[in-house]
Amino acid sequence: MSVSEQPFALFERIKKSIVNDIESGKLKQGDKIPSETELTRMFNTSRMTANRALKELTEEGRIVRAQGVGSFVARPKPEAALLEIKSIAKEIAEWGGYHSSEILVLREEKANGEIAKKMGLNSMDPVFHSIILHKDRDICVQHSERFINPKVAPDYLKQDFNTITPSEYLLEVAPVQQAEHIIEAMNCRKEIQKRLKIKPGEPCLSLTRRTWSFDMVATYSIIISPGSRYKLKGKFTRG
Amino acid sequence: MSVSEQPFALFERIKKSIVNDIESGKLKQGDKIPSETELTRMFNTSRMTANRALKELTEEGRIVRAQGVGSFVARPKPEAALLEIKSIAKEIAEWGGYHSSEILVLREEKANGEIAKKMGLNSMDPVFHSIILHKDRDICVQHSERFINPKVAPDYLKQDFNTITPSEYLLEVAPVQQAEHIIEAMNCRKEIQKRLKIKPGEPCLSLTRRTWSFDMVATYSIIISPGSRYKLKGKFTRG
DNA sequence: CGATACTACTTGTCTATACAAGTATAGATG
DNA sequence: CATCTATACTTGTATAGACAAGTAGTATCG
Repeated sequence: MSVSEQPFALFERIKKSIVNDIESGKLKQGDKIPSETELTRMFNTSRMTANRALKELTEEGRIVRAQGVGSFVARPKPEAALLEIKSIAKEIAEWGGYHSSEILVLREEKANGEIAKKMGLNSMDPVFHSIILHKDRDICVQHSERFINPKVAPDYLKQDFNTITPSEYLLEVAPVQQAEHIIEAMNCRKEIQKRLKIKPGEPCLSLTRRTWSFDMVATYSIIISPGSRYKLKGKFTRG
Repeated sequence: MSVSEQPFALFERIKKSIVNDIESGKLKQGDKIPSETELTRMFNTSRMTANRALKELTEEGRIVRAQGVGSFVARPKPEAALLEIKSIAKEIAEWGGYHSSEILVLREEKANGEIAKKMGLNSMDPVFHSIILHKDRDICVQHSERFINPKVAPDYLKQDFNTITPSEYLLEVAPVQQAEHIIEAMNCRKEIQKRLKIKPGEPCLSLTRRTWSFDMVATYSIIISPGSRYKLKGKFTRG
């Protein structure tokens, strides 16, 4: 018999068999896949098991199914070429493979009309503001600045950022519902140039993250030292 | 009876009921969820249906399950704060909300020792090389440069890039298995400065994408005009 | 010829049951 | 007291059957 004796569940073996046929070229894009009842006969199993195999392949984006018609090999959509950036802040914190130490530079509650307006607040309302410098072996590599809506995290300034990072704290008190990232190349402010020891004119990478939580906005902006590339690695979901 | 008469499948109603309990605070992080057999009684259904509801909630990251123990409300992991960048090339092509026109600047087959080595080729082997300029209303906003391993796409240079974009063509002939993105702020080469009409010293954003397909490498590098921010929008998967 | 009805086939959902495998706890045993 | 054991409970997988709903093609009727 060709049915191998692998130590896998049956539905896994059915999945693997179909994926093999796709990757070896036996089944091409748009080709019809054996129906559940056919698989039932081929693998001497029940329809529910064949159904599970095909359902999971659908979730993985390898096949598409149509009630009353059949199952077909999916075309590799551009959407399938999807990169997952897991926790950008974490990736940056682990820049260079080292856990960098942090220095709290500033922690204040202050009214700032322009920022407040961007957060949907009254221009006289105070906003929490923090700046943290990230060091990697005595060299400052990042400058992260946060503007927090006090309504999102009223106790933000009271936290001890030696025991909990701002990211972790904010994630705990305010579930992020939506986010927007802006990546930008820029010549940064003199104040930051000084802190990061950047020569004037050297291009910096800026990453701004705006998050929404219950209609409230927080912004998180990182300046990364020039020369330090920001590398994102990702596997594709269709792995 | 409290069981509502929504026009949904039963397993969907079970899922919704549990999600409601989590979001209303009735069930908190770490709390135990009714077991499959309990749900069987609560919803007057079979265990397979309850199992499907819990299985899908596990896939969605709302609960965690342990054989022999039970099912529990998952803690919102930082990993859940996951941004999906769909088809970076497409996002960039739609920069500013306009579909930009493309101009083919260069298309050649040439040996380039350094590049070839990075692709795992012999330094004398030829490499395909193409440069495309992206215009948006008469202003050049992007400069994209590709180095393609001829083994990946032997007919790459023969394509008519007016009818199919390089990205689309390559996706068709070579399924991408893994990718790496490097984002960098830089002062670009004079040759590119000229094409994009950038003043010397203006910081540019460079995005390099290396993809692997069957052990073979392709690189794709974009230079984006300064001032044009590269905005990524994404919804969180747990939304 | 054109419209309709029927049939065969597909996927989607659901039931009732079964056994395997992992865990926790109470109780018996040393 | 410590340790082993039986048991009850959990999830994971699998089976055999059922009906619903959607599709495509065929046969039939006007």
